[in-house]
Amino acid sequence: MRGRPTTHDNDEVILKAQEVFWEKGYSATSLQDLQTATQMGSGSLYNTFRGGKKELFSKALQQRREAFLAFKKEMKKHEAPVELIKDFFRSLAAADEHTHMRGCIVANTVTALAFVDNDLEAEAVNILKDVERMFTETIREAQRAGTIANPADAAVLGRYLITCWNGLNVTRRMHPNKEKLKELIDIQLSVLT
Amino acid sequence: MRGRPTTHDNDEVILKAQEVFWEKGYSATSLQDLQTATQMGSGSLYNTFRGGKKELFSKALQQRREAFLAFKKEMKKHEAPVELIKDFFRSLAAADEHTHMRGCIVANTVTALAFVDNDLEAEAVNILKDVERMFTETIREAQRAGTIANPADAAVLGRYLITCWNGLNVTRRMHPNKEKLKELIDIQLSVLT
DNA sequence: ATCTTTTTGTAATGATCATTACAAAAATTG
DNA sequence: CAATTTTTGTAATGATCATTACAAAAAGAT
Repeated sequence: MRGRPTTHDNDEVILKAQEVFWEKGYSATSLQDLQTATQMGSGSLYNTFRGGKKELFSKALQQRREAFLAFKKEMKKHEAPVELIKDFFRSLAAADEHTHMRGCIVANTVTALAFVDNDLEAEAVNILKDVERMFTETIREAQRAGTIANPADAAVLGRYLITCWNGLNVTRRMHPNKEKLKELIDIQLSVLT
Repeated sequence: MRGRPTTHDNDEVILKAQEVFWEKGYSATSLQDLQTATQMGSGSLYNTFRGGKKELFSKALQQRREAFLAFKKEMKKHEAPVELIKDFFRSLAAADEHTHMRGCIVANTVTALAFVDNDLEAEAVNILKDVERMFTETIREAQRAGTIANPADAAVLGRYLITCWNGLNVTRRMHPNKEKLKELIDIQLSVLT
């Protein structure tokens, strides 16, 4: 290796930064917050992430994108992917309060940055569109297989599902309550039957 | 009247501030932004709103609450309130791009301020709960009248509707497109039939 | 006409903002 | 071991942040 060895793992730093961004959002997170969370001084921070705060946020967002890609890959192995999606929604109800309150960092970003930072907002929109596409394709396949009775256009049902997700991420903050969320999700998923 | 006359109308100032807050959110909006939007100097601004930025934001939020109360009052006169609610959702699809992109200032606030300002987040949650309550009561009445076939608990269907609203306010930013949104909303409303 | 009251405009306030400068530290290479 | 390279820690940087201080302005009240 060449030069002084690094004391921080890049991915861990991104995850620590992601935590703060997830809770406080891009605008309300200061570089001080990030230094505290990552235990990194501004010297290292800017040496590692030349783009500063914005690059770090982008990396935190892309980390979520990769987490989603991993989930998608895992799903493709499964024989009944629609069931995995339904389980994903249903398991959301069981999350703890803090998880409910922070919602989805991608949806948070779409909501907060449209008139603040176009690039980051567009990145977030693209991730949600990826998820929507996965919903759509999975539904289309399930319709062929007869697992889903609803004959509506798969693209519309996919859009419906991503909208369920987006809605849940607000409503779960109004009602961080397992029973209420369970009933709600069951009604949402009843559209697919 | 006593003292120097005021040159700014309070409600107009709140509406101007609301515009900025709606687009940029609480954290990303500076007092400079507010002064520019309201054409008010910091002297007047702090003389009128002792609580500063936070009080102004709260007033902007409460303005939306009053707009909702006015809608609710108007709705009670109507003979088929459920149809008004459905029309409200359907008409959302026809909005212009800017309206889509800014979403709902109340939902925006719930999303952005949970870990930044508890008071303001709680205010926003209360407004959304008011709307949910109106949905629930209207549905309960429609179920009695037989206008709504779905026999599910009205409280769950009301929660479902506010979640549709919350979801639409993210999805409309992904797809600010009349046709796509129309199809989506029709699917969402199909649950009520 | 003077006094009182309130609003307004401007200029400061100190804090915090994101970012940069730079030298010391710590490793590899020659 | 000296030279090179990269990371780190600290101290600045200048900008912008929300808020306050205060005097001039503009009205009614006495």
